[in-house]
Amino acid sequence: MADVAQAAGVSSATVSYVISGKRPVAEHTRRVVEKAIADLGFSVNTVARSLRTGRSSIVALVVPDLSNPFFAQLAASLQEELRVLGLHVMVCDTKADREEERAFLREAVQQRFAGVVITPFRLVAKDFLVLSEAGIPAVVSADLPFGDNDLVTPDARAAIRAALTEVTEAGRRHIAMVAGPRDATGGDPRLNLLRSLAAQFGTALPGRLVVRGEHTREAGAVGFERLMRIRPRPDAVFCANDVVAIGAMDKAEELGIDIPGDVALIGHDDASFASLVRPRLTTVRYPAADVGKAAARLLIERLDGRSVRRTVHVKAEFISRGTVRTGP
Amino acid sequence: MADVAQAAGVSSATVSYVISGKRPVAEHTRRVVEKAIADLGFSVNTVARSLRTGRSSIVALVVPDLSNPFFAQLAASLQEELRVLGLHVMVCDTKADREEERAFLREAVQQRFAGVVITPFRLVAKDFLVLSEAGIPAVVSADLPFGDNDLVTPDARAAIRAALTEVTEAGRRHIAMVAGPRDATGGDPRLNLLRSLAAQFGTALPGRLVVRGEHTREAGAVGFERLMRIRPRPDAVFCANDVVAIGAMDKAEELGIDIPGDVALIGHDDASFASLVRPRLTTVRYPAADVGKAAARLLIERLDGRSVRRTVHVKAEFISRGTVRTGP
DNA sequence: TTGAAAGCGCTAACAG
DNA sequence: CTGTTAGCGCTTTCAA
Repeated sequence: MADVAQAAGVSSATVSYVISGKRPVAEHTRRVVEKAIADLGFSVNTVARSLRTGRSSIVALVVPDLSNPFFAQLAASLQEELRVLGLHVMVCDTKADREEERAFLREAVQQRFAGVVITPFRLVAKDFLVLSEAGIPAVVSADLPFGDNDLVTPDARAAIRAALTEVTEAGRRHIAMVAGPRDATGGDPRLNLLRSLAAQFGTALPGRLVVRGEHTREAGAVGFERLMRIRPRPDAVFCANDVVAIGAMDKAEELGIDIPGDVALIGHDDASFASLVRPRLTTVRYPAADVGKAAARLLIERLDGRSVRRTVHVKAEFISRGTVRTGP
Repeated sequence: MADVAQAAGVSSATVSYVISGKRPVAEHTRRVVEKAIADLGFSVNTVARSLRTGRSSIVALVVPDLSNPFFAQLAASLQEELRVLGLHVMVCDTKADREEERAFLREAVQQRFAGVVITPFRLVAKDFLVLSEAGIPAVVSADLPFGDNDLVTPDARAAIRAALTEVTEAGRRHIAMVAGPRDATGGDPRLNLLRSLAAQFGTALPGRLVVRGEHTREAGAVGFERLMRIRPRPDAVFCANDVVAIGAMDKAEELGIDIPGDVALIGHDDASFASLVRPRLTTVRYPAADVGKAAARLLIERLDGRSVRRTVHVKAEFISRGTVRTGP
């Protein structure tokens, strides 16, 4: 920058101002400086800028599983939304490990990130203290509020109700669930929601019909198998997400169990492959792109100085395909 | 850091040295400093460190499509490999747009990134000048060498040969390809490789049997449809990657074309969903996790001072499933 | 409309 | 084994 200033015969302050536009610069001066910048191929050192301003232009996105297309799409969407403001996204895959989650939060403060967008998986509220102490805004994407952070959360009641309606109309009575791990953040709110809604349909969802595991294909297979040993055998299985549901389908095929003939299966998220498997997976769609957009908006507002907590609800939608009743 | 120094009654240099371990510190002093660090909840400001050392701890991973599970997995793998060295990965999705690709390279120099790992899609060699001028090491993941960068590249000859063998044995004679766009970096080397290998099988792959488009599901459908209008109709179709192959399968179903009965279909990469579709997609597997590992190794060596160009070949593997002949 | 200069927090000579 | 100190490249206040 000093080089540019010298070449243009101005002070480095002026160069800084033509770049940032934070103070008017005479037309002529500006042109001279811009020419010098081009001639020298100068580009600002953003780390010096960050040191000076105390804030970088990087936002961390912390997710439990980047190989889940839902999160990949969330990442793509968030990146696209923030890009126009000159903000960058650093994607952090924690593999659902609490220590990794905490490590990334620490990292965010060390790097003086502009903000973090996180889908907590095993974190607890006090793990967020490092962030708030450092004054780094966080927006949480989760089913339940989390500390006093901004929140993007699904509005899934209607969708789950629609799912239960279809399941019930298909004559299913023994509903079960392959839920997330017991120590997951919030204790798997999807289970609680399903349970309370099922009650309205006159169906209980007792603990013995809930099986728990990671959000992986393998865990889905294992969980489904355990469910299939219960008598009377469940005839409808809700899954924590689509990855888990795919695992359940693997196992059903292996066991010679017909879906949806013998057992109805309902996923969650509508990850890209949900419509690829056969039969196509009936699922509760939670639009990753919209979640990314909402998170970006919340974060930007926060960066602009808003100080009150906000929540954005993103509507989930029941997508009826072929795993509850024979369909498309 | 000055605070910690004061609290511990030492100089800030000493604090720096206990953190970095770059110079021995007396056992007692170290303990006192560590206590002060813990008490004050201090954590180093890595942006100041980066400014001072001239290099950040962030590596950019630039890919054309993060929603392609192949790249998502590459990202996860790279992140995992670099993490132990305290390096971080910033994922950049360019959506196959050259301007975006260039923008991210510029960004990498502004942010003084430690390095970049990139799968170029429309970039040309001279776009890399910004990086080399800034002295930022790049490792390229591509089918062909690219400038004088380190390279991770598939060794796919044997796999493609195996594919051609199976296709030929299945009695197919009219091979076609849905290739990438004409302006793609390297002009789609996968096409050239297939073409030269097909010749060894006595099969030509004339231009009229090659259709081009983006690496998307939609383009795969469109390309496949165009291919199906050619007479004599192709009876085996190779696709630029699995996403494209899925699009082809969509269209085949729509058109009532049986796969593999009427047309054999071969994908590329073995993205996670290749084994999910029915029939399961026969494909040329290119292991994303290994690519990530190789790229990490190359980058680390480069950071350690190696100055000669290196290439790592990652073996591709033919995975026979159900889209060439009836199979699993 | 522009310039001078302080200082962000750290690292790494250099000196003791 | 430890301390002093210059300076990385930028932004921004204060002064002109």
